[in-house]
Amino acid sequence: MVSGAEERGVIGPRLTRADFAVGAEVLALGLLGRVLVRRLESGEVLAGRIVETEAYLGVQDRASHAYAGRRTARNESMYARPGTSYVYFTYGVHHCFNVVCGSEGEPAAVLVRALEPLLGIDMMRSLRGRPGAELNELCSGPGKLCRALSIDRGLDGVDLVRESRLWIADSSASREGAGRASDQSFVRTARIGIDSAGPRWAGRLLRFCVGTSPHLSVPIAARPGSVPRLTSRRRA
DNA sequence: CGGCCGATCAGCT
DNA sequence: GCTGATCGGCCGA
Repeated sequence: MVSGAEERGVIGPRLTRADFAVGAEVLALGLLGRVLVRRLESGEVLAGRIVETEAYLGVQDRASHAYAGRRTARNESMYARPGTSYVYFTYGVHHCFNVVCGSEGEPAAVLVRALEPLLGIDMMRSLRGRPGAELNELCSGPGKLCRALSIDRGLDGVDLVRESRLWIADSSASREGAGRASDQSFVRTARIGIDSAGPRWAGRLLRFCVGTSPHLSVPIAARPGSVPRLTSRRRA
């Protein structure tokens, strides 16, 4: 269990509707440094600082579940108000958490891909089923962070502006100037795992990371293509 | 109704 | 780095 004082030291004011009513690229950058907060049924609070996101732009984005206006029971939340959660199940095992943004009816969203664990770390390890997990590996991926925070389809479609079980807050530490995205070096890369969307969309730099974070799903330096290809350099 | 496959992860080579 | 796990969603017959 986490004390109220401990929570106040980490979790600032909750984001409002207006914070989410922006384009996916703006929100993907804007979420870096904020805190994803989960309150379990027991009352225990889990929280992590968002260090990696991806923007999914809308019906024109081949990599989006809403490409070409696809709208089914699975992705219905993408068409809801900005600030709605979109949680989907994939690979038969994993859940992924997104924040719907833009304007209602336009299915833009931001995938949260990695967190720096802040509160409830032992509970996160327990929920992951890895009591000895290193801090850096605890929430370093979209499926991992959902498992660590006990996020599943039961939290699909909830309103993050009002919901008591799940929301996004400013970092209170950040107000002291220690964690805002604008104070961080951030990095844009291609999105992860969407090669089948074709080179036009797979190549766009729609993944946003706090460049200095050790909690990323894929280290910046290890991204294929993020480093110039030595073999194809001309003009030596 | 059958078959393919994914906005992933962990464990092994 | 490669690959199996595991199953709901989606599309074509």
